[in-house]
Amino acid sequence: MEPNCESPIALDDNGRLYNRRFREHLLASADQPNIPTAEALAALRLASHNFRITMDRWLERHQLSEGRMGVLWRLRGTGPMTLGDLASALDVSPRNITGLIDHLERDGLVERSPDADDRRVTRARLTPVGEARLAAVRGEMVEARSHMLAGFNDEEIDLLRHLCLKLVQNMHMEKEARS
Amino acid sequence: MEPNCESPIALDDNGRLYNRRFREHLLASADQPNIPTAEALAALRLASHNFRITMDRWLERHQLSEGRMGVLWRLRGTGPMTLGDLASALDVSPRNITGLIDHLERDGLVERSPDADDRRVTRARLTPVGEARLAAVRGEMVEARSHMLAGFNDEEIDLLRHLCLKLVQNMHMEKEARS
DNA sequence: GAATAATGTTGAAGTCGGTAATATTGCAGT
DNA sequence: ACTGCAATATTACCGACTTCAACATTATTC
Repeated sequence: MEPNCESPIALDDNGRLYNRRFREHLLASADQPNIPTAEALAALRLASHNFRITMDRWLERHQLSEGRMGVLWRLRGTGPMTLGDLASALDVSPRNITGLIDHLERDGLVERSPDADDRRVTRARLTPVGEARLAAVRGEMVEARSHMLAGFNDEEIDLLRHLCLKLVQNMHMEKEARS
Repeated sequence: MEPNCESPIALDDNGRLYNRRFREHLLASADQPNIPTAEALAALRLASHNFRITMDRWLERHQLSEGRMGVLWRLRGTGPMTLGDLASALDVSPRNITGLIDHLERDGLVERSPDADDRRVTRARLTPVGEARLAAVRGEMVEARSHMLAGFNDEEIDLLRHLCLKLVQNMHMEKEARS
């Protein structure tokens, strides 16, 4: 629960941040040519982990979670959807969509309604309460975003987006190659 | 379970990747000056989510999980530790450390041993089996890393590390400010 | 010596992820 | 029309992680 105080992050000769202890650890080890990739992915792991923690803590103050927020965002962007489409859009199993919609419906943020054409499917749509909750969250998010990207210049913000999306593309390719 | 095919990632005028649908959505909305930060954090969110999925799928093929892997890494880097120190280093509650060490000890990867000086504390250390498991994982990790960073040049790899660590610093500051 | 704090463990509960089985419904072939 | 198959959503069950509250044991402090 205590802050992670043992991460010696410092600037290297190129004006870029690095983890001093991790780099020393790698230099003392075997495969030298892979050091930059090891450092980059360790940093990505750390950032991803911390990002998830802060997002979760931030969302739970609105009685939300990452999965439920994903559902709300998707419903807001796309409009009412069938549960199956939601599952494939969010890349989770149908079982989990049932649970997430159960929870959201219990909280009054989402409504289920049967489909007129195909009586197997059930559609989910935002309720006015859900839209209001989403609007409140989006209002606070502007401030949270600026805090998280404090000290980033325009170039760095664009590069962060670019590199993240490049990673996403690679991970998609790997997933398809493995299937 | 299906691949997330509705993410229209393309190159913009600056040769950087962006999500076309998301940008159009933002352009049609209100606060124009915050578009770059919104895009960057949406990309980070996506990358973080996919990274976690990929890591989990990869680790479970070694009968590991993110939390257990964190314990093993930490024990390997720092040597035998008390459970309390492990909890604060990994930023989880003592209850979770008990569970993680229970699981790892059941699998024979970690051993508990009482502390000689303070009989309240118990230390955890890697067993030879645990070190072997870790070595096997590290061997495969070299290949997985190169796949995930395929197409990244040296500059991009360094920038990815830099930006991730900068994000980590910001999130640490925000956490301390909130406490 | 007694009160207090620290350390680790336990149990209960909740969230989120997966698989497998099932009922219902649509669809295609005969 | 009937049969067989696929799709959809739900249920039940399990596993991992998290928190909270309570507890026993041990140090520390007054």
